[in-house]
Amino acid sequence: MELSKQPAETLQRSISLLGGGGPAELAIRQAAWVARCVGHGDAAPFTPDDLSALAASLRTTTFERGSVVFRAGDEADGVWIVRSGRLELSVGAGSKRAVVHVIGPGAVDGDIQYLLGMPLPYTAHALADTTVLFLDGESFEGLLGNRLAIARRWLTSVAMRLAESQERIIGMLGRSLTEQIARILLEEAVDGAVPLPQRTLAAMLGVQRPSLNKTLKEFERNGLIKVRYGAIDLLDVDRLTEMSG
Amino acid sequence: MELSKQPAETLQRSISLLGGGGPAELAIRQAAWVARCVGHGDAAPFTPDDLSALAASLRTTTFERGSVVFRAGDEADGVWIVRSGRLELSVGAGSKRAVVHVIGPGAVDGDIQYLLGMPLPYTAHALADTTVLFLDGESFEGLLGNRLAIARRWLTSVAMRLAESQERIIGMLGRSLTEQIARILLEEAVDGAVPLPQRTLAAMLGVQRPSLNKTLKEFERNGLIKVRYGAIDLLDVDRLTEMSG
DNA sequence: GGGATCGTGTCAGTTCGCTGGCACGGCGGC
DNA sequence: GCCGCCGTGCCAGCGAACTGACACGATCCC
Repeated sequence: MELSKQPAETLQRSISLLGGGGPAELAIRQAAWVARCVGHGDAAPFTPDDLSALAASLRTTTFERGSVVFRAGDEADGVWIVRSGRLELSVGAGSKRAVVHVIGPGAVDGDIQYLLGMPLPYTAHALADTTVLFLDGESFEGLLGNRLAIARRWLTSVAMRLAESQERIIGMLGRSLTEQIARILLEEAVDGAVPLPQRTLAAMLGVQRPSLNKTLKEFERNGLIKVRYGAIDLLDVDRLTEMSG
Repeated sequence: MELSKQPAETLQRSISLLGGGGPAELAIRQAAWVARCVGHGDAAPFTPDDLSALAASLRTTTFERGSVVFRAGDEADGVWIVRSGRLELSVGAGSKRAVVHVIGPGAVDGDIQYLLGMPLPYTAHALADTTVLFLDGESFEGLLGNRLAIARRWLTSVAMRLAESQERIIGMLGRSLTEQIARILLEEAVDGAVPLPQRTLAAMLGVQRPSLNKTLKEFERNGLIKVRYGAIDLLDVDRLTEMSG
């Protein structure tokens, strides 16, 4: 299902149709985009030199909707950065399937497992046609080991993910299903709508779909949301926030 | 309840009763201990220079059992490292209390919130008399910004915590209470026993104590564990592992 | 336009955990 | 040695979520 795996130059050529500028400039633009995604720059701004080192190592890959980017148990051999589209990170299958996370543009993954030398704990499915930047392990290690700004910023990036993960644990412990559902709707909303089927939402909370559906219909009766095919519109964010505890 | 907050030299003097060697050497020994706790050294060994920079900034504080190290909502003004004892990180109170984590010697906390400039999301209670090393924010920032090895190792440390946190989420989603209990007993065991009251264990899983107690007694009837006052002995680790899914 | 696929809506029976309350027994302080 | 505190053990009634199944509607591919 993998459509292409090629040097960044190829992508840059296709981007150049939109943006203008030469390939080299566009490689830098790509790297600058990644730089904006990794941490924030208050503490450690990237130098142009950092950026070109990063640009030289990024490779672009495209995945069709439904295809697998990596599988649970695979060795992590580098870092993935979602450029466009969405990936579902999940464990198990059938009624035991649990969705750990749904990540979109700007999200970074695989670095943790690479750094720790552990296999990937979940499988990544593309929920839509998705473009992914890949930074191979050796280059990653080289950037971290030689460039302080990059190591410093990457630390912030991982810290943000840890804070988010802890917040999710706090949000799950001892909460009623209703509270958890209100919370996840707010978290997963993009432009006022949650573009996920109920089955996926249920798997993110570790509950069965009928339980989720029951609460969603109740929310809908109260005018909080509108349930559509494969998506949910949020109509009253304030009251949802209030309900999420 | 805070008993003392003083330069590291004071602690070193008390350590010297046990270990021998001058104060300066002992400050280094303290820092070396921290270095072993933060990440592991495969990728970035600490230089003696790194160690003395770290040693110069560590301050020792002691907390009595039951006292509060920091409260939810406090600004994180540095990094805590548990030297001995145990801290319970929890949110809420009464029947809504949720225990996010119980941390022991070698654990690092507060750095995430410091780096991200966010308030601490949980309160830390000392479960036993506890000694904590404190690294103030400015020194921490200075170490990260100037010393690549420290930034690199700290990245590994945070990565380990993120991997652990994700594993916990995976272990909670869609698992039966029995599986979750088997899992948490294995995770929290120290020397074949879990030194926590059932109330705390229940708060770590976000369930009520009677629900936990029922399953524990069932485990005990099957010879998996022995329930004691304020602690649980693990008798059959293999079968518990099997039950944890 | 027709069929396959996927997602939603719903149900009845069952299991499971919660509520809150009380009795008992270690453990520590006085 | 006594008392108070804290932790454990347990129960009955209730409510909530699970199981697994089925009907229907939307969407997509041919």
